[in-house]
Amino acid sequence: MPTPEPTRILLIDDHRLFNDGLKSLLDEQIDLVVCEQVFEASGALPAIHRTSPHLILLDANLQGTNGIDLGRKILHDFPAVRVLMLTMYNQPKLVDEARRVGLHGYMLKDATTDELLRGIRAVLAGNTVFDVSLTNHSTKPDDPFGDEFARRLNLTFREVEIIRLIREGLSTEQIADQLHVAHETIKTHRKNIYFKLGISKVTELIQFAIRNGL
Amino acid sequence: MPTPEPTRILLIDDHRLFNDGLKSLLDEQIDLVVCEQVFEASGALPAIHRTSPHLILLDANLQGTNGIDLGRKILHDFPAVRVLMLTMYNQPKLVDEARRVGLHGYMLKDATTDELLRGIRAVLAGNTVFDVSLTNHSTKPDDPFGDEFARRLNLTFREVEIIRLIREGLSTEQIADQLHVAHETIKTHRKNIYFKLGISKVTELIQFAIRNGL
DNA sequence: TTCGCTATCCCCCGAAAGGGGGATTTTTTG
DNA sequence: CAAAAAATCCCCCTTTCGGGGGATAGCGAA
Repeated sequence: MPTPEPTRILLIDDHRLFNDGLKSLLDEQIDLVVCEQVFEASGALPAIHRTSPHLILLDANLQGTNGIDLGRKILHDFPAVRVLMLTMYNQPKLVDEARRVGLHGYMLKDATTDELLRGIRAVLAGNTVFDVSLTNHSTKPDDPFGDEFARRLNLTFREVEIIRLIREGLSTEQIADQLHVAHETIKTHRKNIYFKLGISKVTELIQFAIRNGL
Repeated sequence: MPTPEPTRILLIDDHRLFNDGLKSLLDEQIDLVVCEQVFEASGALPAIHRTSPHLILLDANLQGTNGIDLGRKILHDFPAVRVLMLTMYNQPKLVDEARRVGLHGYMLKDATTDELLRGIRAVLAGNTVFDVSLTNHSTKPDDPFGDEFARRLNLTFREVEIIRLIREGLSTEQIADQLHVAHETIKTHRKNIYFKLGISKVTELIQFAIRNGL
């Protein structure tokens, strides 16, 4: 009886600690696995050539480039490899893009280890894993504040609502228009939001909102 | 000669993978360390009672509660323990809160392992570590713009440079200052950038920059 | 019922952004 | 070399931000 071939997995993530943690998890939890690691985007393609992995776990936020572009390149050059994208942030836009370029899955890094293992096994088995809980994660009506950070930073519902609109690129005037209130009201909300977040510019607000998946 | 006492460190983080990765790092890199882990906020205080750690590495985003509140409680109950807060997010507000409740440090999780180790050693040595680099985080001039979108959109090197600075939250004036040119020059660049990207507001620029990993 | 929080609205002011014209000087490149 | 591209600078103007004062009504908890 021939020795069964080990499953080869390549981790691409410049967050070294996460990368290491993930490797130990896979080494422990998956039978017959060979786990390679790459800590910068530039090393990805050479590493794939060298190890010809079955599965690639790809971080979405890489320095110098981003997971989507790299993922597309990988799939173009190595159509047989399966690619599961991992990220800290819950961004519907990113999920869509990942789907669009043909990646095989998208999971949040703060999923439980069980969820991660299930997802990894599923993608290895040929399925795609786009966790549905991603989209209705922060838009479900039973959780009006979306996420904990809202409560932690004492943001009110109205304020979160306005943060979302500012993030969409709307001006104070446009927001006032859309919510049918005076623009002075929105100005007040803005001031309060900035105070609570400890910021002073739209640019900072956008960054905050995007990083928190708003 | 008596056996020297090992350094006891407690990790509190419900992001299991990060927690594990951090543990392996510490086990490898710090001499005579005993590393305990807790994966949920509720287990924190019992674990401290049990292990009486010298240092606690505390995640800022815990389910059910948050790092600030838990940190305050820990310091109240165990005044001798040192607490270093770790988080994914660079939020001035959080840093201030951490300082205010008396935590001994605040670092970003995506710091390099070296930075983390330095910070951990410093806090163990009795210093406080509130990384000043938090603000000027990604202002390194060394990485060239090897990005496709730049070429795709016919962005010049200077323009990409300025996009990065705008994304960092700098104003036209500040950018002009930093690059040693007139602010009118930066205004012109802004106009050209907006034209090339087909946008008309900073908010859109930030979104573009973040999505493209700038 | 009083206190605190939320949401609403108002005024003033200076600074910055956005948009429209220009122009000149380097640098690159065919 | 000559043309094209990139980078620099200047004037005009209106709108929007950001920050500083306020105020009022509603509502729920202490």
